[in-house]
Amino acid sequence: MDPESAQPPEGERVSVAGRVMQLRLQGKACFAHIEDESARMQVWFKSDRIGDDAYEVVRLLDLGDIIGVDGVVTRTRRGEPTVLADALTLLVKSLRPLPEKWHGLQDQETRYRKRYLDLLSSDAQRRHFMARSAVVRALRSVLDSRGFLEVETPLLQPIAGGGSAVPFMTHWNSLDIDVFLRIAIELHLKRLLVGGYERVYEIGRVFRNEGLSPRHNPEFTMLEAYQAYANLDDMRELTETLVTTSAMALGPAHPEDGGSAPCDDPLLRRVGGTDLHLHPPFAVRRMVDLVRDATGIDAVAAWDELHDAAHGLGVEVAAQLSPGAVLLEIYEQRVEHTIWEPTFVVEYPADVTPLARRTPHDPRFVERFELIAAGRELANAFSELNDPVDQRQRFEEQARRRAAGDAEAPPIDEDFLEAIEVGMPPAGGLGVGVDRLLMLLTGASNIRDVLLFPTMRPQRQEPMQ
RNA sequence: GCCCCCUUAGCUCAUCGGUAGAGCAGCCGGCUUUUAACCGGUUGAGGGAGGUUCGAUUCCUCCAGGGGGCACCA
Repeated sequence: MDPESAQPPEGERVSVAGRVMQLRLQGKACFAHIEDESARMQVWFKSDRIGDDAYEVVRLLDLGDIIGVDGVVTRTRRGEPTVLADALTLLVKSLRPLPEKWHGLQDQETRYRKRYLDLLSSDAQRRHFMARSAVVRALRSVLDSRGFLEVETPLLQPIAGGGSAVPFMTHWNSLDIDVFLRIAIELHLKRLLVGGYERVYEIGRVFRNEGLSPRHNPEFTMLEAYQAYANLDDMRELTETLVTTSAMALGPAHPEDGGSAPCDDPLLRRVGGTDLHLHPPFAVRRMVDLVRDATGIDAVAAWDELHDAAHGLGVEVAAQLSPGAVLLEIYEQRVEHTIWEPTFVVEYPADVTPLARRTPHDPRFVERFELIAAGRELANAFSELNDPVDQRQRFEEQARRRAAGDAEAPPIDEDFLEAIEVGMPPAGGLGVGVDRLLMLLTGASNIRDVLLFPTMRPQRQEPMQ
């Protein structure tokens, strides 16, 4: 049923198909509402019109059956456009009952595990996931229009690098070796920069062997984009455009999401009932300034006393942490969650960012920003490190942490080092957690509400009744 | 991994230390303009395993799944 043809003029012969959502059998006549992706339509079976044999089939219809109906458009006494049936085709029989027709499917677990039931019983849910698709399309359109090349790179990798996380491991039987599911896209996209592509991106799944939480799914969708010769200002502008274009693609927030007032501005989102303004330009703040404002600690001056400073704030940090890691810890515990309106936090400690260029004025910091909004990280970007000597040293530092028992520290990726030894142009790189972006834009508090099929613990297999 | 909460029929909800109740769906019957159609009848249940008790769905313990929070991250 096409929306335009959903209400054709009376008397017209039509052929419609859809799932039976309501049945009102009343002796020798029967009304039903059938539904497809676009619309709901009433059909009307009369035994004297359709014939006794066909009407016997009507009697046997169940909610959930998918039927085709040939008939003429008419209007009922109440004026509802209705297809008065001349013929019925049972396209498929539903063997299982539909969720309760009035309340719909309420049980959250069933909604996650059996999304098809959630979707078929809820118009709103179908629209919700179409919105996700629209946002991903918007991200692609921004990048495509700027000449970025969309590429696909390996998910199965001998070394899972490009981030700090425990990878999923699997086994390649014919070679009898263990391989890992990627935890980031980064290192392959940079190899493509070496290869001469100047703007590349990938939107794809990455996998991290971590626990489940309302904000974590073991597999999630990451956007990574790399632009040769771009600096951090370029990446900030790109990030802003990606976020605002996504919001526009989504359309205005719904009034029932809370907030100050109903509003048709798609850049005004609502998160947990509070307004969030996504109007560019977003604020830019240095991490050390944010930490100084919040705690009085001047991290640059007190670099070697940061452990004591953290202790004085009641921020617990492991004794072996580097000063930069302590600064990051203070920032994350005291500042990050307090940032509501979108803010680019710039200049991260070098020792927690092994793949970024150091700032020219202070080698303890790197050219990196994270976009924070509603207290959460939305995007992460840096000027990519293209000095192979520095890169090797940083990998070696990671490897030492790994040897010391840090399962999230990646091993040295010699193949990647060899690539950038050929020469990688200076470049800006950006990563966006697409599911998190969706959560922010739609106000979802659980990541499972933006994933069609969220990862669930397996249930014991129950026999079919 | 830790803490708190939840789990009653296919679905949506009640009740309760003493034979577990309803609506929808299902089944049987009636009804040729219904709209959560209606009317009559009817099938079906307390996540699993232990314990306390004369008696447990209810109280306790453990297990499983889910929700929320913490931790980690995106």
